[in-house]
Amino acid sequence: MVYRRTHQVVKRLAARRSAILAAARDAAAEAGMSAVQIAPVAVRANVAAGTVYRYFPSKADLISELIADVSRDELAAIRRAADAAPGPSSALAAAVSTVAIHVLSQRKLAWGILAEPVDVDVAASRLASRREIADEIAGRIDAAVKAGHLPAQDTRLAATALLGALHEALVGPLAPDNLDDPARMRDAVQMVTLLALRAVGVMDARARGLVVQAVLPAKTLVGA
Amino acid sequence: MVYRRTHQVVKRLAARRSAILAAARDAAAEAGMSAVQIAPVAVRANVAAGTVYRYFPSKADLISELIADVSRDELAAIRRAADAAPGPSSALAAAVSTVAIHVLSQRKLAWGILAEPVDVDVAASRLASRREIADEIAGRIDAAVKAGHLPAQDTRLAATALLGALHEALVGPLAPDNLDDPARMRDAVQMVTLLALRAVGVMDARARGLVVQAVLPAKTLVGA
DNA sequence: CGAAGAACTGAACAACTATTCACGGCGGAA
DNA sequence: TTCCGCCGTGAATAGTTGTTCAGTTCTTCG
Repeated sequence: MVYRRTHQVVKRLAARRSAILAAARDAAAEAGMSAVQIAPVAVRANVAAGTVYRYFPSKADLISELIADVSRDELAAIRRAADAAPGPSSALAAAVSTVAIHVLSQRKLAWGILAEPVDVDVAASRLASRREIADEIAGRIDAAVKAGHLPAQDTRLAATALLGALHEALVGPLAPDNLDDPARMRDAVQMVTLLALRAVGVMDARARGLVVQAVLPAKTLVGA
Repeated sequence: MVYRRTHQVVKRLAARRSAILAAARDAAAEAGMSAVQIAPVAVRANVAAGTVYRYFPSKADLISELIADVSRDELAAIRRAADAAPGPSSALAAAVSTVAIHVLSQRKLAWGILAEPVDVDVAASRLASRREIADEIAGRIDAAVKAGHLPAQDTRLAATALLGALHEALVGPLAPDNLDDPARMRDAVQMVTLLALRAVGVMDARARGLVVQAVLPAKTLVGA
């Protein structure tokens, strides 16, 4: 054989793949998932439409990978924030407000990843990512219950409900529209976190303390 | 002029219009909003595709009207349930569990109306309907706050969050999958309602009483 | 430098659906 | 009964996008 993949070529291929994914992510962040179309993404990535198919078997695969990527980042941030907390209740508070903050800093993207209509083929990927995050939250609720801070409950259901509340209140179509202002954003995060903590049974006085504790350190994650 | 719309004709036209809307509703209830396509809906309604356009200027208009219809029914049910309650807190509980029950009895339809991807042109209609329901819930929260049963809070945000929690926990992709069983369904409604009431600050002991009170009468609304 | 093969291109293709419209037929008035 | 015009039809049209592929360019190595 007269041709062999040189290290340099491998690197270029990987870079191109990343560029395509990044282009897809940018498109989604700017105009939602429906803007992630092969031709526009290809243009953004400085590539021909056909080239996209050398890296991803289909559009569904591209989007699935995009969702998985974003969710992986999200999950990592949640874990980092929660693990840094002093106890199970603050860990839960930290997890919740981390989600709130992330979702608010990238509203369009979050909407696309979470809720925007997509092809049936990506539903599975989206579902899996979502379940991972829900399970993480459920685990944190569970820990708080076991520690005696919360009443016994169906933690999976509770976690799902919490995420639904966060998403709807912060990025759904009914969300207030001036959440780009940092002050309002902080208020919204606090209110929603408080709501979420109360929902699972955190007592009010304790909740206030937890919310403040959780939001401040989590803020540093915005840029992550 | 040699032609004039007789009363009989007017009635037939109205019936046909309803038939088309009903066909659309059935399609949505069976297979989601994406199944609401002109040709299949026309077949269901025993009408030709072109005829649909004699009654609705475009598919977006058809879907908008469908959403408005369903939401109107929903809003009426919520009001009925809440107005029948003895006080503001039970009214809120009744409203919340009514939404939960309705949504559960027509999961596919609810998903389509609430969250499934739709054309941009219907987003406005969906948003308006949704806002009406959110405002109704917000009003009920407000009443409970004014009565001193709940702490002061941003009621719009709280209402939005509550609806998000309900929807996600009951009809979203992460919802448990055996909610067709009446017993499990009742359990789910109770748990979600409890979660929602706690979120806005109802104290636990009182919440349990409210939940039981609210769910029982609301059940009779399922068939409405 | 030249051959071999991989990567890339972008125009053409295909599938899906909303929408149109020329025509057939029915309903109402005289 | 007869004529006019609205109602209904459904095949054809049109727009949108994912996907393919024959041809071109680039990379590697003898």
